[in-house]
Amino acid sequence: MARDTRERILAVARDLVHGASLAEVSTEDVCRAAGVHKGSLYHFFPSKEALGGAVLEHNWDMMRAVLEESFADDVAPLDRIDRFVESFVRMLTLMRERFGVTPGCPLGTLASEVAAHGGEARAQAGRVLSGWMGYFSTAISEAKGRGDVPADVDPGEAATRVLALMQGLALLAKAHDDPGLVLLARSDIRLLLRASR
Amino acid sequence: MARDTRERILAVARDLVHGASLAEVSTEDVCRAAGVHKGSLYHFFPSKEALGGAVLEHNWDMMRAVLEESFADDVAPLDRIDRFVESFVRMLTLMRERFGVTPGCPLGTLASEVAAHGGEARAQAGRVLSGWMGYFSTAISEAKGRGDVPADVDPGEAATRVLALMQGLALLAKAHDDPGLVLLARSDIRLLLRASR
DNA sequence: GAAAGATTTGACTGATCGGTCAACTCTGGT
DNA sequence: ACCAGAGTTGACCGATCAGTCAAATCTTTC
Repeated sequence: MARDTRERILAVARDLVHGASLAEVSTEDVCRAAGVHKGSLYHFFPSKEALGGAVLEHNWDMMRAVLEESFADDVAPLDRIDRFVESFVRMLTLMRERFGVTPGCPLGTLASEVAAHGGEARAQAGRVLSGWMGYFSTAISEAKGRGDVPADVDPGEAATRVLALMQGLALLAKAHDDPGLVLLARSDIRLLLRASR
Repeated sequence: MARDTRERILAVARDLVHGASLAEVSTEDVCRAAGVHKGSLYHFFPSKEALGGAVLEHNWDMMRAVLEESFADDVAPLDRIDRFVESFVRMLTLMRERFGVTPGCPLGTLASEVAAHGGEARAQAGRVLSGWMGYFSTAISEAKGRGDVPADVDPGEAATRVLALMQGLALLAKAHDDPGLVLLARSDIRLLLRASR
């Protein structure tokens, strides 16, 4: 019960927000689950919205760790994307076991919720989604360089398509409570990129 | 101020839910905007969740009208899908003008929210999404019959992919406040189906 | 060990939440 | 003219909401 209170609040908030929206989780829920009083929460976070932003940032850190690992250049660029999809599905499956329901995409769902509030929150959501897309974009660029993807493919636009596909599959996975649906992304992405391998 | 109170409540609720989640809209918001008292709302709807369900059903009716129109068989099957995408984008654009923000997909977003509550709501969400997918599925089947789509394409699975893509693009459109993003779906769908035309 | 700051407590506020209720008005049918 | 039931009112409930605050308690530093 020492200096890690902030982290504990954050971790608990993240757990509660999955499977529900931020709006459905109250600060009191968070405090109760974290074994902490309201004052402590507001000592570390100026508002509930700020807490939501911190959760998004935290999820982004986790996702970035997965991205860094998946996009290591020991395999061909497009295989890195496959590897990421698989890690992503593993993540969703783990969450499903922990929370009993399939969550939506930990970034996309939250981002689209806070984005609706406008202002700094929208900017943050944009930053996160762009950051994510960056990984796809560079991999696609590199694949182009190797001739795995046709030269007329625009990496930025293609990355948008890939990200959209994954978001949509994650949404359907949530609605059907079946994380495995997202695995469809692997073959779809090759088709989307008109990839030769 | 006569028999149409129920419809007015429904219409107002639908307007308020766009650009926000159902959880973010209170029954009092709805009543205030509809010029109606709480008792009236609860005269027509047994609970807030039921109101959410009715909004979803209402949106599904609207979407089905668009689907029926777009999927009329006066053009080739895959062209019907294009036509639907365009109508869908027009719908999003209109909403953006009305509400000042780009809404998410009126079906997908709501469906995934109510689905998290489990029970009848989840079943309803499933019904709606399956119903939607049915239109894609039949069109793809027909395209297969004409040889526009390879024989090894499974229409049901392909419809899932197409729907996922649209949902994802709609989510990104909301985050970026740009409905036009969804138009990317037209070319993507051809690629996804390995279509010859 | 004392001063200084970071952290934690727990009671509190005013607003708002979803939902209820008994009483009232309006309406169509006979 | 009367009735029955649909629709409406507006006050109300207990719970919960996000957020506040002064006082108490730890930690750190010197």
